[in-house]
Amino acid sequence: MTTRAEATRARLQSAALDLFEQRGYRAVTVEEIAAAAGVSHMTFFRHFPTKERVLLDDPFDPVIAAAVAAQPAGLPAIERVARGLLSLVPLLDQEPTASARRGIAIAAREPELQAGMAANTAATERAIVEAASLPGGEQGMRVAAAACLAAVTTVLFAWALEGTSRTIGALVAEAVTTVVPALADAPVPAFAGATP
Amino acid sequence: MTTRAEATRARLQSAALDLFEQRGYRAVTVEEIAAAAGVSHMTFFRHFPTKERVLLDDPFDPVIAAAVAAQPAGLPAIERVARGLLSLVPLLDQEPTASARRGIAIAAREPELQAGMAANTAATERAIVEAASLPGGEQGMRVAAAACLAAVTTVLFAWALEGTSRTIGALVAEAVTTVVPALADAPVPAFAGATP
DNA sequence: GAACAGATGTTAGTGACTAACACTTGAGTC
DNA sequence: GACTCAAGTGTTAGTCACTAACATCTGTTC
Repeated sequence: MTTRAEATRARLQSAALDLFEQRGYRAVTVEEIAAAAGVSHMTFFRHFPTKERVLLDDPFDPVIAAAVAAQPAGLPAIERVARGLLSLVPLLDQEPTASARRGIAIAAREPELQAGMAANTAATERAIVEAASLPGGEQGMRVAAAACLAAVTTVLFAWALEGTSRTIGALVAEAVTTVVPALADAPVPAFAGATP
Repeated sequence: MTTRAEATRARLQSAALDLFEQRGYRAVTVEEIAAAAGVSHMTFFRHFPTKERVLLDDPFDPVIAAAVAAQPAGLPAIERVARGLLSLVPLLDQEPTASARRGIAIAAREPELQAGMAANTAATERAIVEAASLPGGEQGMRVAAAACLAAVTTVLFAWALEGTSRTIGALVAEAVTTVVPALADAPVPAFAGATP
């Protein structure tokens, strides 16, 4: 069931993506996005708290957190996070990635939006720590999550910007094994959790 | 020699820090900072491009980049960055840290400022890649730099927020060895490069 | 068709940031 | 001391992201 609000939200997102690609993020005003979607600027801000959130909408947190939590608790934090991310690789390659790539490519070109992606990362980091950390081991898990997510973000930018034909999954795997080289040889079982 | 511009800039920074601590970053306007420093808001923007940059001023990039570049080029990227950061630990504990801690503590409490710190991190990342990467190995070095810097940023936040009595250096060492556990046992020679 | 709630519009702000232009201050020159 | 020149600063008038308060519309339910 698609409610009216969901339809408006989708129109806003689509219009924003088009306009950003045509003229750049900075040059497009919220007014223009709203007008292109046939609504007022107030309606824009009821659906997205800031201009940048129309582009950086990341519903993946719970999946990632669950994948990390599913790894053996006895491992060092960094390896646990790395293996959790690796287990998501097959799932990543199934997802529709065209619009995600458009959004990330725009973000990768604008420094202020890269800061916005960092906010996403911080949220994902919190989700991982809450889902997976052992009592007393929070700091280590937080550090490990931050490190791995930063690595993944880096390759996502490269993926969106360069004309790489490789899949997201392959690049994420490369990022993770850059951080934990030992995982390059040891295959990790795919994560069987629910899709978002 | 202290020029007039430098004095104004220092007054603005000092006034901003005081006001932010008293009433929170959001609640303080640029007008108020400028007034407290005895100048107009335009003068503020001539010294700092944005409100957040008055707080997040990070001159450490070249030192970090040099420390990483000084590590053996044959190592895996992640280990090279990690060892570079570890070599800076003694230097970190020498630096005056009081005002740095004040600034980071304010940033750690405000999500929008954490995004700003991410911008700093991105700049440091570029500096590392440019100084240290081998031809063809850029992507791996970029990923490694992002991962290690994110780990360090995480402990810096913890350091500034909690009443930890431990030194910055000790916490940075802990962050790095969380990312590369193998380095916990192998001591790394101190970096002898110039201070900023 | 009346009532009600969710969705949207209008209006009037605040505050970060920019551009253009005028003014002041200080160091060196004659 | 008046003169010059540039760096530093002020004034003014904007644009745009974002907020608050209140009015209106639209679809659903009874």
